[in-house]
Amino acid sequence: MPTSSVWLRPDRPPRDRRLDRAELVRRAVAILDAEGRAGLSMRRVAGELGVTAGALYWYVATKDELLELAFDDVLGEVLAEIGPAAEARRPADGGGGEWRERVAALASAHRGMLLRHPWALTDLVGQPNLGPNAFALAEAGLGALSAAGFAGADLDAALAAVNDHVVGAATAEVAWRAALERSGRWRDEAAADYLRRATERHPLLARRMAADASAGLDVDRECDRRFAFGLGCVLDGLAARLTAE
Amino acid sequence: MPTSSVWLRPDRPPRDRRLDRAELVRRAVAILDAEGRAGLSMRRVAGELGVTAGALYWYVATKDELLELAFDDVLGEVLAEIGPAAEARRPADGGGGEWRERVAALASAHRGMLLRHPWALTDLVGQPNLGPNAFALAEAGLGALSAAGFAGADLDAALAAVNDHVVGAATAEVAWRAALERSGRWRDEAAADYLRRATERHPLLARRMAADASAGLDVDRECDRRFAFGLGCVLDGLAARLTAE
DNA sequence: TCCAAGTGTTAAACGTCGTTCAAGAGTCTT
DNA sequence: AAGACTCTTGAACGACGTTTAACACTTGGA
Repeated sequence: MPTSSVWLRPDRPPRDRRLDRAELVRRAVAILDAEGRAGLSMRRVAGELGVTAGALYWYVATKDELLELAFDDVLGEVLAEIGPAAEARRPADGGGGEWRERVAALASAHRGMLLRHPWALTDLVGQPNLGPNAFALAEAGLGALSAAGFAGADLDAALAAVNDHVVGAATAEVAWRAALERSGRWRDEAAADYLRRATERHPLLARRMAADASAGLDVDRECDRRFAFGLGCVLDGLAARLTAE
Repeated sequence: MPTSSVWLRPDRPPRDRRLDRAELVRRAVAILDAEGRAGLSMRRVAGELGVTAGALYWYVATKDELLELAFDDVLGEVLAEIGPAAEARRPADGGGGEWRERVAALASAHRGMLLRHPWALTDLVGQPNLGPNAFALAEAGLGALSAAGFAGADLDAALAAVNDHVVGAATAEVAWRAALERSGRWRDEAAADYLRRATERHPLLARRMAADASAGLDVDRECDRRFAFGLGCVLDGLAARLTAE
């Protein structure tokens, strides 16, 4: 059974239940948001649902399956944000130059979700994602980019380029925030030494860090700016490839 | 002590040791490469080193610290691959149009390392990375892009754009390979049903998947192609921003 | 109406994990 | 020779994912 998948074993109609998969997943997402991956245990989820850990295995074969369901669940948030808007916007413009905004909106919704649920980034790497929302999200991306004029293998590559930037930028942002928080806790003299030595060896890095510090860095703003900058680069590159054909 | 960091507690000169940090880290990387993050346990590492689990805590305060060291260790591979070449190339061309190749070489080395050590992607998200090799790698990236003509806040953003693409593309590649392997094990009729239903709802996705299947998809080739495509987009975008200033 | 089948849940247990700690063996300094 | 320091051991702790026998409860058919 572990070789199969959650997606092939639908939640059967209930009879005498106190739970169902959706409730399980909701609780798991809440815990993951609040305390990260390390905070999630079967016993904890079960406890919050007023049930023993063993009972969860009636609904889910494995903790990994629960994580898979949780991941697909938050992917659904992106669809919920972008789906209706995309429907509404499509008829307005028959595929002209609006594709940039459409793709940017999708990328931005995707990014927002990843920042709300940073644990999802780990899931992205860890295990394959074959849930229904993953498919739907891919379809939405393909729709936006094929309306732009991409087709064939370039369509895949164009979607990958946009998604890769979203995922990479979210990863970097989460990691950066964690690094800032940690290095903020370094009040040691050893820490000062370590950082001084590091910046001595790396003048460019030192200059950038000094500039950030003296400008009173606003992390949120800077992350937004970098995301927009990179996305702009990708979209420019895509546009160039469109007209070159 | 857990609030401090490995980087602030250097490996002290030995006296009566059977181990040192470097050996610990080497073993950990080997296990991670062979069996992934799930295969790494303190007892396992200790066992392979002919030692009890408790002994490891003389060298390392925590399993997370060991992972941090392992991550910085593989970051070093990128430097080893790119470092000498970058030195050799820098004097040859005083900052002209060669920056694209220099940045591309760095990105490609970075990508190669992440694909050799997929567990490093999880580390990237999980915990802050403040090791010496991370600093050195950032410096190398800043060097390549400041030679290209970027400065100030745009320098940060340009480096982020390139790195984000590398990390995002590697994440997608690892996830895609895992998904292919898993769905390849689906030989069920339920699985066929699930996939049929999914593709019925998503015509664009279905078309792409059919095209891949009929063309006898070469995954390695396709991943390389997508990476180059996306990197080309990013570099084009960067070039456009350079001349626009 | 009662019974068998099937559906949820519990409580206890298994093995593994990260981590701690008293105890000890070995080495260095004085 | 003695005391201090450096490592390693072995046992233990609590938490974890997962399994299993037992037990209630609901259901559908006889």
